[in-house]
Amino acid sequence: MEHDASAARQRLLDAALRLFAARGYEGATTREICEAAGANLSAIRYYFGDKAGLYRATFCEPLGEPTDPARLADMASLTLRPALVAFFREFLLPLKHSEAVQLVMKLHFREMIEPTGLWQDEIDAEIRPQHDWMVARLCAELGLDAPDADVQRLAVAVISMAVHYYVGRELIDLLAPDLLASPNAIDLLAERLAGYAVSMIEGERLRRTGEGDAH
Amino acid sequence: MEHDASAARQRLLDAALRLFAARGYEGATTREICEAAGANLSAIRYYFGDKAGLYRATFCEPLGEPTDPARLADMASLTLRPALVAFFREFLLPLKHSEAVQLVMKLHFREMIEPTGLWQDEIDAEIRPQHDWMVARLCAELGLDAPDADVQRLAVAVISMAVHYYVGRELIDLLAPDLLASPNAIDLLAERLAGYAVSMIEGERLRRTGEGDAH
DNA sequence: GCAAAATTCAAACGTTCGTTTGATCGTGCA
DNA sequence: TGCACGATCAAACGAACGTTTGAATTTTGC
Repeated sequence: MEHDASAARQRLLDAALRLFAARGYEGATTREICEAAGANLSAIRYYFGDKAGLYRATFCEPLGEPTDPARLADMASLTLRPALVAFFREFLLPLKHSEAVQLVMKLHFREMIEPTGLWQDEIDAEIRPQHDWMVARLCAELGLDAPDADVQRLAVAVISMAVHYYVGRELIDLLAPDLLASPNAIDLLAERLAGYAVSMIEGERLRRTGEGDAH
Repeated sequence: MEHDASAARQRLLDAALRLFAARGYEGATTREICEAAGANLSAIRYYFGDKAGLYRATFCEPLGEPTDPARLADMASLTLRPALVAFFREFLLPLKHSEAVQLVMKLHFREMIEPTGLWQDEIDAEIRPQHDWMVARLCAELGLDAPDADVQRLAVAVISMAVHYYVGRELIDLLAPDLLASPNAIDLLAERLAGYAVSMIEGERLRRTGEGDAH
């Protein structure tokens, strides 16, 4: 039966995403998921083999593209501020999307604290390229041939400002609920983060030249 | 029997801290904890009532002082950069301490993603005071009577740089292992983060005056 | 040295979990 | 109509979990 693409399968994926994100892999029970999906217990075995298969599908399926590497390449041709605005827009984009994508992101950050094995793939496919891009860009901006510890610190600091809006989303909604209230607010946030990054980079450039003089 | 303060109780706390941090509250089993502690299953009931009681003790006990509020008050008398250096030093201090404190911090950040109820207390006792202090300091620095969204964004950005070294510690050890390698490295990190923050604040001041001119 | 309390122990209890089973229903095709 | 297959269903299985029990063992106070 493929004419309907099996509605139950999709309902299972939706319910599983919601519950895995809310309670974690261990915390979400198969009975709970099936009940939320209006499906029978055996449906998990039928469509996904077992709970782990359902989790894997939930984790991987809703993600269309793994942060198109071309996007990062495109940013290379921009000057610093527009490149950073584009970077942060790209990074924060899922926050504007449907609830489902936010839940997938939450699943991904869950992997940071409780790795199920998919975390390593995530690092290789998404995080390291982004980090490397940022490091390379900072080296170019600061006129360095190779990254040193200060560049690494700066890269981590710049990216961490954006990461925080995923990891600490609930906290931010509590402390400053306006910051992610609308797509416009998220665009503005990307602009501000880019501004912060520009300031940090400029400050680092000054620190380096000043230090060069001092020594 | 209080002369020994019961070695088994302490061994349980140590093992529980390690396992709760590694596998989460649900993931760590009482049998596993007792085996690691060299204690009998019933020891949990005997000393802590049940698993939740053990978790609560593990969560709260190793923390001596809840970020002494006096420390925050002290920073008020400092100029911007020294105040920020002091803030980040205070914030990153646990990273220099023993492994146990790091594990407690990991437990605390676990609460962010998987709240067990202690998370709300954590917000009230630790996080909100720090956030409010930072917002107030930024308002003073920017000459504002009341915080607006831009100040909130800036405060979140400044604090997030430091938070990231807890939440994403494993990732940082992978991408840039030097940054947390020694107590000296952590002191240097606090200085650099303070420098970043100063740059961001200065940039924000310029943006605000420029924006005021433009309108 | 002895009774009482503190602590430890092996064994089992009841529950919940993920999984499996075998039957049943509905639809498409000969 | 009858068969085959996709899909669903109620019911149960075995394992692992947190918890409880009641007795054994060790330590304390006198």
